[in-house]
Amino acid sequence: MSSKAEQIMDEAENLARSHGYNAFSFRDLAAKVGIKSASVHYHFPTKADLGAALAKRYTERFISTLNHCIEPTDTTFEIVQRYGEAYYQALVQDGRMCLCGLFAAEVDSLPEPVAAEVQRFFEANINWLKDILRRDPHVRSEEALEADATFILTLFQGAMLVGRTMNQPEAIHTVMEKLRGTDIYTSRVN
Amino acid sequence: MSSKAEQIMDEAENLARSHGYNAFSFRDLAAKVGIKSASVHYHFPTKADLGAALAKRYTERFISTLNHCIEPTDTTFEIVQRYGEAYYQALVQDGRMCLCGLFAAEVDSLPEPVAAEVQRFFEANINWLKDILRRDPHVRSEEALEADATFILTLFQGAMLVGRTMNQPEAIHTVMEKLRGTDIYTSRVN
DNA sequence: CACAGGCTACCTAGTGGTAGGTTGATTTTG
DNA sequence: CAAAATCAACCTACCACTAGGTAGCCTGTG
Repeated sequence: MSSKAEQIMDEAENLARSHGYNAFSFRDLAAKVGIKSASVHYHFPTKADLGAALAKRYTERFISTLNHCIEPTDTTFEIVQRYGEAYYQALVQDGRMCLCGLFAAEVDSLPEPVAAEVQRFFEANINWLKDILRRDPHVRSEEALEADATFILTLFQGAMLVGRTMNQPEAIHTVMEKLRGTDIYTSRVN
Repeated sequence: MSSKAEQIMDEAENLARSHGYNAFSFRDLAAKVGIKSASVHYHFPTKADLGAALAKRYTERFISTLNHCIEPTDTTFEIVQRYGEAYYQALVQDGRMCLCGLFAAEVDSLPEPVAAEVQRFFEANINWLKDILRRDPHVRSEEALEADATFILTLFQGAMLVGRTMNQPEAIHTVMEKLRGTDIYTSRVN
C-alpha cells in the first residue's frame, strides 16, 4: 500500500468520522489531500472500494489497539474500563465518532461491501469482548457471554452517539461508571 | 396543518428513518407522495425546515406515546421495560431506526435547526426518564438521576444501532434483560 | 522505454431551490 | 346575485451546483 493511498485513507477517515459516508465527497477528500478527485479514483476505483477499505482498516486498528493495551494480569473490570476509554479518546480527539458506529447509522444507504465491513466490525468487537469475559473467574454460558458482550458494545456505541450530539463526551465516563453497578463483573453461572 | 403536509411528513419520516437526512431527496419524497418536488417546497420551503419539523413532531409523538402507556401504579422496572419496548417496536416495524438516533449520527452535516431539534429529543428523553426515576422509592441525588437516565437512553440507542446493522432487533431485548442486573432498580442514595 | 501516478477536461445523473403559470374553490364587492 | 379578486395547492421548466466516474494526456523515474 503506497503512502499516498494511506494518506488518502487518513483524510477520508477524518471526513467520514465527522460527516458519515454519504456526506463526504471525492472532491472534498482530494482537496484535503492536495490532489484532484480523478487521482483518488486511481487508488480507489469507486467510493464503495474506499469505504470498505476504510471500515476494514479501522476494524483492524481498533482491535489491534485493544489487544496492545491489556496485560495478562488485568482484571475484567480494568479491561472493560480501557475498552470504554478507547471510545472516549476517539470521541474527544476533535469530536470524531467511531467510524463504524457512524456508518452503521447509514447502513440502509451503504453499498453492500461497506455494510458488510461494518457488520464485521461489530462482530469483531463482540468476539473480542467475549474472549475477555471468558477469562473471567465468573463462568458464564455462551448465551450469557453473548449478552454481556452485546450489552457493553451497545452501551458505548450509544454513549458515543448521544455524547457527541449533546457535546458531552463525558457521557461515556458516566455510563462507564454506571457499568460498575452491573452484574457484568459479578455475574454467576446462568 | 393541512393533511397534505402531514402526508408529506409521513413519507419523509419513512425515508429519513431508513436512509437518514442526507440520503433522502425531495424528488424521492415527492414521488412517494405522488406530487412534484416543487410542491414539497410549497409546504416546506427548505429541506432544513422539513428536517426540523420531522424531528420536532417525532419527539412530541415519542414522549406522548411514553406518557400514554404508563399507569401510576407501574413500577420503575415496568416503565423502563415499556421504554425499551418502544424502541424495539420502532425498529422491528419494517426495520426502521429511531429518527433522531439516525439524525444524531449525521449531526455534523445537519443544518443547525435540525441538529438543535435532535438535541432536544435527547434532552426530552433524559428528562422523561429522570421524572420516572424520581418517583422511585430509591432516593437519588440529581447527579445519580442524570447518570441513570443517560445510561438507559444510551443503552437503547446503541442497541438500536447495533441491532439493526446486525439484523438482530432482539438485541434490544437482550440488553433490556441485562438491565435487570443493574443497580438502576436498586440504587441507593449516593 | 514502460509505467506509476498524477493531471485536465469532461460526462451523466442527481441535488436543493426558484420563477412563473394553471386550476378550482372561496371570499369580496358593485 | 353575479362578477371580480384572492387564495391554496399544485404544476412545468429551469437554475446553479455537486455527485461519482471516465478518457486520455503528461511527466518523472527505474
